[in-house]
Amino acid sequence: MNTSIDLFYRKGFEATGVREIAKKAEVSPSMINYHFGSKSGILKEIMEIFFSQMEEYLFNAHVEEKSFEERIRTAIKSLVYALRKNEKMFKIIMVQISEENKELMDIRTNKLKNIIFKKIFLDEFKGFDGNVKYEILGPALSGMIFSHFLLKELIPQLTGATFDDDFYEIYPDYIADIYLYGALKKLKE
Amino acid sequence: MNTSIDLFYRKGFEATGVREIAKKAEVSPSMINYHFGSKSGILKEIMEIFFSQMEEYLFNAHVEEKSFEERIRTAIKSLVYALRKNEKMFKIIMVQISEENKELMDIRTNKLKNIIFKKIFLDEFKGFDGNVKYEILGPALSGMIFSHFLLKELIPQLTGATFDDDFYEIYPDYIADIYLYGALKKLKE
DNA sequence: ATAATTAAATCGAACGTTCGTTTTAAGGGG
DNA sequence: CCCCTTAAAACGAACGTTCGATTTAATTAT
Repeated sequence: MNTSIDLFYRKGFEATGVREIAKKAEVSPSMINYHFGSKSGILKEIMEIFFSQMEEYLFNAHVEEKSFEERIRTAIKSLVYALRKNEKMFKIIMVQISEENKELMDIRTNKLKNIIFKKIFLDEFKGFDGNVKYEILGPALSGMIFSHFLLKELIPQLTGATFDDDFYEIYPDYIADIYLYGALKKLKE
Repeated sequence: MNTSIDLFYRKGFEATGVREIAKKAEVSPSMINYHFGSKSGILKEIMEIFFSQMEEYLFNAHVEEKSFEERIRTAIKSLVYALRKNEKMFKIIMVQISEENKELMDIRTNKLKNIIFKKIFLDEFKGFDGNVKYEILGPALSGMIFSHFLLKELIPQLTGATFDDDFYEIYPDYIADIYLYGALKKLKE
């Protein structure tokens, strides 16, 4: 599994061969089909592990009884934390599942909806009026965070930033500040 | 080219075969190597077309002599417009280039830096003080927009949104509002 | 103007390789 | 005895690429 995740993350799912995984994991190629059924069986397993991990992480963030701002801040913090713990699997799942594979596509859509979007974004926005465009407000927030992990290899080369522990110490609150009060306020500080 | 872009977008670069492209484009497979040199030659060509298109679109947005807010709004508007015109190529380039292919990786990094980030994001933030975290502020904005196009197939299934002309009429300014003044202001409107 | 020559474009077949998967036979370990 | 694992071989299918031959278009020579 770990070898697969590494290779799928670096090279992509289709570009990674079963023999390559087996060799790097120091097992026989037959073992992969024995345990996972097929190559995409690995992908399916990765999805199950990822989403169960996400569910676990996000469930611990109790969001019921706080103000909107606190709920958003908590949601961002726990989402960043959870994604960081599973960033390779996240990118694989978001980017490496072909539209041809209906089964995995459906699983992904449902899990994303029920675990991440429902728990994190829909619940947060409850209690506001109807003319607010949640279909922009939600993805705008998740987009900031998602793209950070999807393009993680790229950003340092473009901006010179380094993503160490210190960075992630301030990152969630910084994102929350931007999202809640805007970049202008940040720039004038 | 168009067939390749369609297939790479839908199925991914590695999952798409040369024969498949040739068949759909109604040419012989050898023509692909004759004209593009190799399969990744198509990818290289896609990159060149995409970035020259982007350069053209973004160059028309004169950003020098306006206020910061106006510059950001113009930048968002032209970026959304340009990406929408080339959304398939954009996703292919951001997601389908393997880390193993150093040549294409380097081209992409340089072009992204010089065309998109330099022109759109670095120039906008000039004139502010040093303790502002541009490495978060920049990617936060581009992330909102990038992820919209990277996850375009996914969002409607999660939120029920439809991305038609009406949507893109309001989208850039809505994103600009969120980015500049925050979601709280939007929610209280 | 016509014939001859060259260059570019296209084709279908075939190349050798690698793919995911299955099968086989042979060992350990609880 | 039944999992788990191994190594090795084999499967058909698909892969990217190359080949010689053919057609088409443009250029030159007579």
